[in-house]
Amino acid sequence: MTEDLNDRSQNILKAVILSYIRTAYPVGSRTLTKTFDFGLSPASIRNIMADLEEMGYLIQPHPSAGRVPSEKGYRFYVDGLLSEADPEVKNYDFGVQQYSLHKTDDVRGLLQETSRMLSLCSHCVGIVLTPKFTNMLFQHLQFIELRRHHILIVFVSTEGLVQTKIIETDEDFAQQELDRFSFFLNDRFKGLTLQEIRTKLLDQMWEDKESYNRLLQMALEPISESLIEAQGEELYLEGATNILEQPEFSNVENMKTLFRTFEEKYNIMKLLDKCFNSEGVQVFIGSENAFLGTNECSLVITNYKRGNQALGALGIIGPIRMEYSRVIPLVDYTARLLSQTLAETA
Amino acid sequence: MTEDLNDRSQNILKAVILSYIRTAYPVGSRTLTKTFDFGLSPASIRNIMADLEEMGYLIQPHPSAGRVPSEKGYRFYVDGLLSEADPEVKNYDFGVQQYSLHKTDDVRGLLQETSRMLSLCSHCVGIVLTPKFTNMLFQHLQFIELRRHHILIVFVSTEGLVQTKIIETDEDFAQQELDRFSFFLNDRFKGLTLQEIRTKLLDQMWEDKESYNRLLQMALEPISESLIEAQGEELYLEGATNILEQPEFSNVENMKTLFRTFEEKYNIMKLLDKCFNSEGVQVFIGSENAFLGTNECSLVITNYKRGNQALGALGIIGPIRMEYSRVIPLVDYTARLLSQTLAETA
DNA sequence: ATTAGCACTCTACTGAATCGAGTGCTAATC
DNA sequence: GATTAGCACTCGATTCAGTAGAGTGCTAAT
Repeated sequence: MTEDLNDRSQNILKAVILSYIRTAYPVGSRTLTKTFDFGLSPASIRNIMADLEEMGYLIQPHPSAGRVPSEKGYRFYVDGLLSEADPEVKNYDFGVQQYSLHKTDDVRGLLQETSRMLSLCSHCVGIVLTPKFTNMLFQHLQFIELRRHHILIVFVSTEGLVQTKIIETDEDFAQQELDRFSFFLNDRFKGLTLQEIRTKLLDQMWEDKESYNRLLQMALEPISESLIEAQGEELYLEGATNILEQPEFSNVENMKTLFRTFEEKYNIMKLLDKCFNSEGVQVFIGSENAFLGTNECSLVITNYKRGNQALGALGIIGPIRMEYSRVIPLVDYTARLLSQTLAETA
Repeated sequence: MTEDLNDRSQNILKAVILSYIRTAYPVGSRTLTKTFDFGLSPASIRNIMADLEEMGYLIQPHPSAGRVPSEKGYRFYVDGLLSEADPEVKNYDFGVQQYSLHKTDDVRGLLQETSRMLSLCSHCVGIVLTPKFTNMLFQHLQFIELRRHHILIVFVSTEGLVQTKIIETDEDFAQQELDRFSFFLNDRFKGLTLQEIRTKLLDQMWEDKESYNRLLQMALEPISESLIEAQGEELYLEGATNILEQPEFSNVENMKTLFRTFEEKYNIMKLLDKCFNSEGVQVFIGSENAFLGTNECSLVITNYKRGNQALGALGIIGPIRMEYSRVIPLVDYTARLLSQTLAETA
């Protein structure tokens, strides 16, 4: 950023990062000359590494140890990967072939399967967020009378995601009345987003003062609620134990805070929101994500879509020291695969 | 079992267990005389403890350490608690008052809340299994046509638990036809268990050869599936991180295997099945449950009911060294509370 | 039957010594 | 001027002996 690095420095920085990602041990000048061939002696490498440290790309855990990449260092490396992206990285065999996503009517199962696949291929934690309610297109809405004052509302999105909710009403409705109403809604609203439905319902309520008002009101309430509270959004998180294999979490205290984070899924969901308005894979390194930072974690996420409309998000959480060059294309690929599979299902 | 213990030995055994549960340190004869008053000297206690060890109730981790209860020791202690059960144990304030279960139409939310409550009150892992399909009474069954060849089946139990499933059919059905069929099913089957419904459906298929056969077939299939595969049963597991506070899991390796167990919920679900046919709270100590044994864990479980019919199971998983005297009544109380709350909801 | 006393055992902890990996600096070399 | 060889130095990790402390078992006295 501030200073530009010449090619040689860049190569050495990359080499340090690769070596550290592989071994998790601080990298010394001698080790570097052994595993890579720069045509330079350890002493020269030392000088360059000292420069890189001064510029903030590397860190020395203690005076007599090798060097470890700083977040700035990782950022430099990852930005390189993201911009060149496909050329050198595309051919990575990230093992996704062994697992595949099946067309299915069980969308939740599919999403869970996806997060499992992510976790298996990356050896990190796979996360998948269910489609945002605001962005789903509705295929079917149905009202079913269960018993006095209790009505079951069933929403089905075009993707085939089913959401149910029982609501309590002040008045009673005959099932016939509800059926007519269900029919009316499906007739008008098929293929709209919840947001659009809400607007239309409000319009309708002015137009049609009497007959349907109570029913419209009834439909409106849970819809508005969903829009505001993001109710019904779920996070599938698989492979949490994978991360225990990483040496940075042999420290029990680190592990505890991390697992607490996993248990509080809400924070992760908020974090995933960040990637709704941006294209492509996004990487958040260490403290770049406010609350995972303390946990020495990075986040690689992107969104999956219907056409151009982002539906939900997916990605992985792993140690900062993760194989970005493998994981980034994996996340990218998985998102495309899921988008495609969902389109088939619908 | 084999030898009977006199009162004095019993008291000392209990004292050792209580002390160990509190401190997690091996208990020595001197410590014992300090915290309890037996009117005996350390030397006498030593003799008795040596006897208890010989009988297998206590274990010495190494020759110069204090003693630790064996599984047999815990078993003796817990059996005592379970038989005397209410008298001495009933008044424990296990902190459940601070949390309460609310009548709600969101049954899954209620179950999750219950497991969270269990985990908070016990500082262990709270588990709740959704009602078994076989035992639920059905309140409503509805078939909704989503699109060609795709029908959404909605089941609602008397407890208000909603289950949906999309199935693919070979033929098309008019929604009207489906509605008539839904009505027919609700008329006949309200208040029956799935098992009963299945039998009735099979009967019906012989009686009424033509018109409904295809529809009956369609209804039968997912029901049979649910019965066989226990599909749709879910396990809510909360507070996994609580267990990390226990000193026995400062060993990283132990923790890993335990968390893997948690991630494989299926095994725990199978374990919970054990308590369906027995009354009251059941305690499985250490290796008594085949697969949690290696993890130094105990299981305290019971079932919740509708009337006399067991619906689902709940309980806690904790370290062998857990406060049984607090946890057993807690689990008992929570099960009653949940049963009651579910009855209100329905 | 109980207990005081004593010798003994074993773990956990402490501090010194050593090893090794790695650095920075300086002077020599290409 | 850039590169490198050589060297002194630093610091973490490991090892090892020594010590303190908790607890036991046994024996003899009460």
